[in-house]
Amino acid sequence: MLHNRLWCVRPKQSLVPYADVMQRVKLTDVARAAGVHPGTASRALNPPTRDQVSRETSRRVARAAERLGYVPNAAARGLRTARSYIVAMVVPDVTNPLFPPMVRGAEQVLSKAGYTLVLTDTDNEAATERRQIELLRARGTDGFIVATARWKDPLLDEMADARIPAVLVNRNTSSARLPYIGGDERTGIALAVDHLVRLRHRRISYLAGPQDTSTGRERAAAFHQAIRNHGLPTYRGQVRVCRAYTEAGGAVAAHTLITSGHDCTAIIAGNDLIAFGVLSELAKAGISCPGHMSLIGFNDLPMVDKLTPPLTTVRLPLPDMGRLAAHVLLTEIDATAATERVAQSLLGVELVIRGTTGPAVP
Amino acid sequence: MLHNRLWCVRPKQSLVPYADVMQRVKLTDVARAAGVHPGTASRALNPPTRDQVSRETSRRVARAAERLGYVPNAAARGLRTARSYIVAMVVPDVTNPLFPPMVRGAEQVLSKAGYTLVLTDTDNEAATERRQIELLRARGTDGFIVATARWKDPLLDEMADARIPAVLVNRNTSSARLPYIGGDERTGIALAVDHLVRLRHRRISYLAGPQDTSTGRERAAAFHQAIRNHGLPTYRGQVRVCRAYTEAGGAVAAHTLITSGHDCTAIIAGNDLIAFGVLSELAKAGISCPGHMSLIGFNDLPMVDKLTPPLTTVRLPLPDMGRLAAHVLLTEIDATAATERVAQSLLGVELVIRGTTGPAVP
DNA sequence: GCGGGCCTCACAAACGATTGCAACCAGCAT
DNA sequence: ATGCTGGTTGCAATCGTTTGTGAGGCCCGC
Repeated sequence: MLHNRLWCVRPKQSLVPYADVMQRVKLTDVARAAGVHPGTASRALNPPTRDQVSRETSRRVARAAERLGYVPNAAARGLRTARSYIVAMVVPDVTNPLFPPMVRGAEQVLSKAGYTLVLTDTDNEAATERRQIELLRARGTDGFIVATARWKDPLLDEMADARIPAVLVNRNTSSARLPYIGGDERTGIALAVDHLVRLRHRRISYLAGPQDTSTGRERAAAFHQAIRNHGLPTYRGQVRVCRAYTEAGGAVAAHTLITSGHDCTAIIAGNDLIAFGVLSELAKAGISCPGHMSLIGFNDLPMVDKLTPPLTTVRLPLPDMGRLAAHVLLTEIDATAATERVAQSLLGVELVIRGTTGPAVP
Repeated sequence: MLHNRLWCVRPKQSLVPYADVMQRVKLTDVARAAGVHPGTASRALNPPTRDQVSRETSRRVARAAERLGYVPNAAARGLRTARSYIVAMVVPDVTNPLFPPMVRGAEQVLSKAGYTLVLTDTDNEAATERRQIELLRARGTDGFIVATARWKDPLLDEMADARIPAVLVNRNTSSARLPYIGGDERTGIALAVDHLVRLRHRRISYLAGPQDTSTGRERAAAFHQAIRNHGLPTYRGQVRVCRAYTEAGGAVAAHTLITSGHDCTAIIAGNDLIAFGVLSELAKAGISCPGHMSLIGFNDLPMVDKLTPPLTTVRLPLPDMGRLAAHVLLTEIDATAATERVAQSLLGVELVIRGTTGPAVP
């Protein structure tokens, strides 16, 4: 690690000794201040048991707690209740701008519910993912929001077997044994195709994401269906699968598409990163966009509106997805065996029409 | 550093069924299986106390623990030791692409050390920040990595007073009572000015970030110094302070700069978002970039290389900053009163020359 | 042969909250 | 007046781990 230490200074001495600060006010202190027994104070402070104490006592305890700045000790409570009030969110890569909005949404509702969100980055590796989840499980994590699902994912099946509270977000698995929150991808693709058809495009190609993710499969299937619905022509090489959801992956697929005597007038990309690859290859090949080729992405990453031309793309309600995933997880955590469960929720998407789509050239 | 195995998992099954988890094997079980007292088992399992028991016993206990799939209860341990092995990272907005790389870097070293990282988003509000930190502190969080520091920040002073382990990253405070990890911003600005000078620019304006952050102040000061060092002209309105580190903030500052009879040939922006605002205002005013105006940003956000023209900007070593912050925090957590401390570490930056800078027009 | 000093290990007291149980009190019906 | 009921509150056990203290065995030197 390169770092030039320009100057080193000792921090100033602080006056308050560590021990004094460490000594936090505990339930006993509150109880003493309110003139009641700790047990009573506990009941007064916890909503579910609050009605077991008189309104008067409850108010007195609450006031004492407030005045003393009482904060319950999470470890002690967790020890007694076997609950950690921690949930973990598992993402393949925090650096991918797709995930932060979901994280943010989830964190909002979780922290409001008294839970703490821990974030783990699996670096896109199944092994890391397994290790992290086992670690967090050992820590007593109450539940998981998983954004790393693969289409065939043994780890998630194990979690379902083990009855570990978990919800999937953005990516689903084939087994569908865990609740799933996602965008309505079929509609998203349909909107994209509709828009192109309205612009008089008829030969439309699709650059799919990897087929080991639900998004890759679902969007590709939706594309096929939309093409059929519109009675558009199908042709050899119309759909190509990219190696990864990356610019590079999109670039090689776009390259083969362009060089293989294509005669399509529009391309839909499996996501925005793939679309970036397409744009660079189009530029290399001297094909103007949207003049000679229209392009639609998926996800509406931040800043794709700042490209020239700005990217037309499908927007997912990412914060809502995160929020809903958190809600579902919370009900999952509190679930009794009798609880009815929602298996899947698809949230509405939106086509953001910008500069990469234009009328088909005849 | 974590000495215990928090993460022992059953050898055969990868994930323990929920029912089994509920009645998890505890230290008592291990002790009974090994024919020793729980206290002894505890000592045998924890490296720091391992040498208080005979090698033979230690081996027997370890084997029993392995066989039974013993996983220590984090809550119980935390209750007794007042350590949670959790550290929190506080960011103003996860959605801002500046932070995820730091988070990622920090998480790498923390998880390697047996710590769990929890992320909190303060939504850029001081009140939220305080609430979150107090909450997490109550949870027993061992330390904080704070990326939300303001130039005057009473909360951070209180934390320093309270001797709560914490390190600042990216933004510093005036009091400098906590260790700080950042980029070498002065050099960054100097590199930017050098580059413009080499392109024969002499009248260079600076659009500063808000002066209630260290980055806003530091970069502005560095700009003044660089201008002086090169003997460049100073003039009225050369430096303008933006309302916020946002595109909108940059736009209004750029607008007043442009309309106020400027005659500079280059602009340095306090960060990339401000630079975006400048670009849009330049376009509006019909001033070509880099033809008639050169522009340099700061931070090298992802995708600024995809703009047309791609943005010349200063790159901070964000993952390294996160990693180093985590390291420093860990030593801070384990610090005894006698430990010598590094107060500040500035990491090397880099000027990424792209398309928004060109030779000055005479 | 005995006392003193290891090396091991067992015992039990914490840590701070929750919760089943029992006691208490007031009010009311008998 | 007595007994019962229902609403409040106190008591004490409990969660699973760590750790200070002391007991017992062993070896060694005198």
